[in-house]
Amino acid sequence: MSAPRTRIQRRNHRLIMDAALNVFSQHGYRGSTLDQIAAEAGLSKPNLLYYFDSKEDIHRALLTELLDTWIEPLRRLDPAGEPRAEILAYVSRKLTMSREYPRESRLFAGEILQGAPRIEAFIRGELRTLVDEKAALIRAWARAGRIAPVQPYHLIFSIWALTQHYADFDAQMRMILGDDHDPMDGAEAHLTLVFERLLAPEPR
Amino acid sequence: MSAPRTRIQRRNHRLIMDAALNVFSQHGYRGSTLDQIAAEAGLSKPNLLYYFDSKEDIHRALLTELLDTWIEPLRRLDPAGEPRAEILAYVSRKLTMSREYPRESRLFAGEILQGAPRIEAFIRGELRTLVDEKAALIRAWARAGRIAPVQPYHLIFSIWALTQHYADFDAQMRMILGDDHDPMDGAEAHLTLVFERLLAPEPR
DNA sequence: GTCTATACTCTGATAGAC
DNA sequence: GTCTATCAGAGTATAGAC
Repeated sequence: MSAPRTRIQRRNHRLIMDAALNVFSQHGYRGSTLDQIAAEAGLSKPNLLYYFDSKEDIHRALLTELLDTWIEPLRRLDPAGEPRAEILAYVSRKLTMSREYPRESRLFAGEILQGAPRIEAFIRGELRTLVDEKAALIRAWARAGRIAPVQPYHLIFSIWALTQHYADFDAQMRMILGDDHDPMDGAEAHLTLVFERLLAPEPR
Repeated sequence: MSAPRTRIQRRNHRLIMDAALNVFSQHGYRGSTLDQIAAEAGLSKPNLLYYFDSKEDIHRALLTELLDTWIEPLRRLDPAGEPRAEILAYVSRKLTMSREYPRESRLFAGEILQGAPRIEAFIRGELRTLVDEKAALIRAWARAGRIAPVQPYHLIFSIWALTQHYADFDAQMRMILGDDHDPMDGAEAHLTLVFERLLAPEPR
């Protein structure tokens, strides 16, 4: 389906995308059903298929929208900035994404868990190119002594792991911390400490 | 089904569990089919259901086996040991689990992504009790000045995030690093650095 | 644009022969 | 213990009325 025109079409298109994000992010592609999505969207199943050609079409639309924004935080890592502040700002942006787009994070995580069959081209292409570029930048910063010597790829993976964990494993953290604690409380302070200490250039 | 007796029964039981681990860890509970598991095990679908009562029964057996061993590394964190060495050894054990049991890690991750409906009792019970106990230990170590002041729960979550990432996001890391690099190379050195610097008690 | 009805396929599970 | 055959229900998708 091409871009929706009328107000109703735009509204229903959004309703479906939002419902599909809820369902797909929780149950994965194969574990999700059109019935669930239709119920969640408050539409009939055939009506879903009026707006999208197929179940796969909905999923593809969701992923496409997601990937566009997913790598933006890393893209903004600025070679001209102060190294430690730049990396800490990147950590902060990623953590914000986990806080504001947890469903998207889980959708992405689910895809990777399955071996990333539907986003392999994106990862091997756009994402890999960007990571290579930023890893080189981090390596240059380390060589110049502006941050502590660190393995650039592992540093980037660590930032992903630590920030996305707050979205992807939210359920576990809530069950452990109890209902009156939000896992996000103190997360930024903690991660800032981790990376400040890791990257401080002077030897201890 | 109770414990298998004959050699063939034990062998087939194992074949099914192993095949089911492959399939469930990749596609989640609802996304997996008995046909896939049967094909993977080299058995017929009815034969699967001779050994297990149902699809859910297979999945439950898998999870039960998994959870027993999943928290063992944390359990071994020793109050009598040297704090930093103890925590680094825990990180190392968790990383070893990611290396040797990546499918189990992904099965667990998938369950949490789905909101942990089938392991909620385990998390709220056994796991939470253990984490509370070890968090108190870490807090005591920090208060005594034997490690740097750190938020105990966030520290534990960070260890989980960083180590499990090497199993759960393996597909992504491989695609980024290319076929001739193993994501695990340098992982232990990197994580050791991260936590040594984080926990070193003297101020920088 | 949206609905009801329905076609057709897949999936979990059972029956019964061997 | 293992197989073939098969059932009942769920799932994706389409046809066609309104």
